[in-house]
Amino acid sequence: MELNKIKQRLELALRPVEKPPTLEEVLEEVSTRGVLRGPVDWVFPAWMLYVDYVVQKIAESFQLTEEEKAQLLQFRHAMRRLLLDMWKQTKEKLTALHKAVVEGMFKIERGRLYAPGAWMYINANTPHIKINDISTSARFSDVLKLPHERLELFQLGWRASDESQKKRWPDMETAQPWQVFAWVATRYGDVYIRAAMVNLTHEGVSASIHIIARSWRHRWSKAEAISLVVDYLRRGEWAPLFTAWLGDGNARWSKVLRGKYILSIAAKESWRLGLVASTYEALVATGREAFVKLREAADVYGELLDLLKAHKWTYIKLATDDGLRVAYKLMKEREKAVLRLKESLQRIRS
DNA sequence: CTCGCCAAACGATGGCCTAA
DNA sequence: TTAGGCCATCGTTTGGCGAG
Repeated sequence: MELNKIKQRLELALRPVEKPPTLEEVLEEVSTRGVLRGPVDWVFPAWMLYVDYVVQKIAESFQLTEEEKAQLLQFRHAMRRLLLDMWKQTKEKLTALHKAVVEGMFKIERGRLYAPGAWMYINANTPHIKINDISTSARFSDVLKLPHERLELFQLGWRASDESQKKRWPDMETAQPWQVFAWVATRYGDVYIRAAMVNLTHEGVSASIHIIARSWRHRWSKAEAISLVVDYLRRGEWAPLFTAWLGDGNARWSKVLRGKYILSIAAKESWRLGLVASTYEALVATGREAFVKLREAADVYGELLDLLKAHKWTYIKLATDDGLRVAYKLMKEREKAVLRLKESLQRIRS
């Protein structure tokens, strides 16, 4: 990436925030994009706000013992600590990088920009920095309390999609806060959490964290998991597909809003799933009925996803609920109108 | 306005390294 | 041997655009 653009992104990342994030804004982002993006001083408070909100909601909505509630609060504390440290390190590194770029005190070598005190990747599509030495251990309670055979179906779906096969334990890295909770709810127990990296996207930074579930062992390889998901689906069991879709599913808002029902998941292994929709998508099913099946398969998991405001879950609900779809359309139109208003105001001012 | 395509943008995958 | 950290690449997603 050219230097000017890198400078621009650093400025975007470091720009001052007029007002701290509100819960409404944060939930809006999570339920439409899934990822939190913006200036450094917005993104990290936003993450923390989200974590606080979710932990409180879980404590209210699920039947938990006092011990489990205490455990949740400890989890929140650990996440908060991690995010604070990550915030600090990100700010320091990006500030050092920006200063160096402005003053011309840097060198570019092997796709990296080196500054006194920090360096960043600039060769990759998205420039990013690595976060070092920030990790924590915690416990996450079994909030879903599903019978083991049901839980395992959900685990299988995650394994077939986003869950990595890198270690002996199940793990995942994500920049989407809702995924942290959605995944860890199926891999409860001891978790090791690590601050991974910060991307400089064109809309500000996004922060990803890495979680390892230490109370579980891998049971399936990627390929096994995928073919098992398909086997279950053929036998009419949609639960594994549900979490597989949460991981790799394609959320195409515009299509659902127009009344098109296409259930597709990422195509890395599309041939395993039979029908191929395009180079990148495997068509799993079409029609409103398929989304209804997914929604039903969610069961108590759906309650968690509701409070997480997971964007992919919103998508499933949109697809199955005509009233909701109409409301969503109206909301989007209102947003556009507000946006237009803001733009013209800005024109008048300048 | 709708559809389908395309490429930039994004971020996940997974190998390698090292210290304990 | 394994837990944790570092690194680079490449597959997927999304928004934008042109055609119908």
